[in-house]
Amino acid sequence: MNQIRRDVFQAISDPTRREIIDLLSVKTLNLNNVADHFTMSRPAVAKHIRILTECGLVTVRTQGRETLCQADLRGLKQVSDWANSYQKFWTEKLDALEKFLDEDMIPED
Amino acid sequence: MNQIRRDVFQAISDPTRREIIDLLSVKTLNLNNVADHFTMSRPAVAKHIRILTECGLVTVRTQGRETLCQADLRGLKQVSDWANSYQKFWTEKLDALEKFLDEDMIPED
DNA sequence: TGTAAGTGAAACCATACGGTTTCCAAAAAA
DNA sequence: TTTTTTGGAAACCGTATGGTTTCACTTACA
Repeated sequence: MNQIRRDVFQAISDPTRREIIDLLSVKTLNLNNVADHFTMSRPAVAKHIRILTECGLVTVRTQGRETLCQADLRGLKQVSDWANSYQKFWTEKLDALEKFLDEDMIPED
Repeated sequence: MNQIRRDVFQAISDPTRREIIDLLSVKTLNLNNVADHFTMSRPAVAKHIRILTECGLVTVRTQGRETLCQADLRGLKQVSDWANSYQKFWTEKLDALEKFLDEDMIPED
């Protein structure tokens, strides 16, 4: 599993990883805790978690013999911002108005 | 390029496809118009566009000898909604509370 | 009519991806 | 001390991915 492109968009493209994100968004878990939610092997889950850590969505810290996995989903803001920049495509009815107001309405956090 | 998983998340995971999305969000273009923006070959771009059409983000219609590619980014709402469901992770206000609650929820086993 | 433009499709390629099994090491519990 | 829990690491595998080149077919135009 050599990775070259390792960004948030690629990280969330896998459904298993999105599920892991969801699990960890609720509660910090160790590796086995996470793996228990899946039918796949523990090493497979470990690899997914590693990918998530490589783009910063998950942080890991060792506590005794356990590897605690904690979500840090601030990186998803990038995804939200990107998708929202095309919001006019699903906000119907306001199309013309949206276009007109677009310059002034971009929420610059 | 046989595709099995073909959903929006996977479609937007490739930077080239996000760039194509951006191009088409501004203006409908034919295949060569799109390919002119990239250094890769036209067939490569055509494959990316096909992936985008397979998840509904781009629609294609033939006009004479041209293949017009038009963005239909309503499917990105799914991405926006998903990312926004974790919005608390980058909303500063609740940060401290979140961390506090999380610390108490670490499984001890 | 001949030729250029625009594209689809096929064959091919290297490597990334998602998964497995196996083995080993350290920490905790018996 | 022995055994169990937890997980890292390596080797391996089939397939998906992202790209290429080549060829053929329409459509438009001179």
